Amino acid sequence: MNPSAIERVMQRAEALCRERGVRLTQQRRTVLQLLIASEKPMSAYDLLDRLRESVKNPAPPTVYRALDFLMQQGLIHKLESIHAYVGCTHPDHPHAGQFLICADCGEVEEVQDPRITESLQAAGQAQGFRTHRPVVELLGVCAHCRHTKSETD
Amino acid sequence: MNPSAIERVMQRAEALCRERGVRLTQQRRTVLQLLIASEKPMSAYDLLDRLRESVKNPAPPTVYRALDFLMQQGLIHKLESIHAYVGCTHPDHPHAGQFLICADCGEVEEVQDPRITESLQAAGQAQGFRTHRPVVELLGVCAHCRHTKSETD
DNA sequence: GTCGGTAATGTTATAATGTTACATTATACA
DNA sequence: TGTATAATGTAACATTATAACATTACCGAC
Repeated sequence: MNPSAIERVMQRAEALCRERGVRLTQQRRTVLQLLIASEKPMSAYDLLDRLRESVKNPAPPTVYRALDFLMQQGLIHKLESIHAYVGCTHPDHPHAGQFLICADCGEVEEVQDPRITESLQAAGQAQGFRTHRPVVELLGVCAHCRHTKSETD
Repeated sequence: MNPSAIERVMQRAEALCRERGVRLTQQRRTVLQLLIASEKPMSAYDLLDRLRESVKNPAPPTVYRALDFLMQQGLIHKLESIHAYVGCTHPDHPHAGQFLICADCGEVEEVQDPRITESLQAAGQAQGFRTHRPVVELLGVCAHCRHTKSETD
């Protein structure tokens, strides 16, 4: 993501936290910015390494606490299947993302397909199940990688 | 699952492996049976503990190898969001399950909703994405737990 | 402004999950 | 029986995540 786009997302996050009366502290801001700026998802320990640049001696709880906060605020998402985190680019309304995760290049596309959302909801309701958090992650190969490596279909 | 149902699933697994020319060895069988018999998903280390009953000194690779094999054969599924595994009760045709995971009682319901499958497929295709493994896990509260604890809606 | 409560962070240790690498044993089958 | 391959044994280690408790920062009441 280009610098101005990063800046825009960060300012949106600032505004959202202000509205909600929660504190986007320096550490939380740093973690968020690292995730927003990253082309690819980052693991907690990737983030921990990068935090060393700005924090004196960060320990795992530091980053996990920031991640928990950011997830609660809907500013990032966790990718369960690869133990990594991505920034959310449209955090205005709370939502559970649906993710296309490329095993080849590692990039992740977040989509929000109403048909998926509705079918999940219907399936849960049919069982009397109350969903708190849907996890939808498609592991595969993205269009770009399929073409560059001439994978047929 | 009751003993005769377990036995039926085990025999189906035996038959499938025979047809495919792969070996359902004693360890693999034991791991599969533990998962089939369990009401709830089990972690790799849960299984490791239970393996001590029948194997002399099992180490992590023992159980992870068995799990890998069983997943390849479609006899079990991994639940990414809770780091646990469940037996598949209808392994005849290969399929990626969709799971309703109760955070309260820990039980898991596997469903196979064509609408979900189709909508995921469509979403992937729209992006030119080739899905190898869809992960669909709904974390929430099952009907039974909602009622016993009188959670409204 | 300071007191006192809550939120946030620091720090150390450890738990839980998963893998690598290489040695050994079992199985299939020519 | 000999040989190739599959499966297992074994030790060490890598990665991901949490617990527990001490300390510091913030914020509103007074």
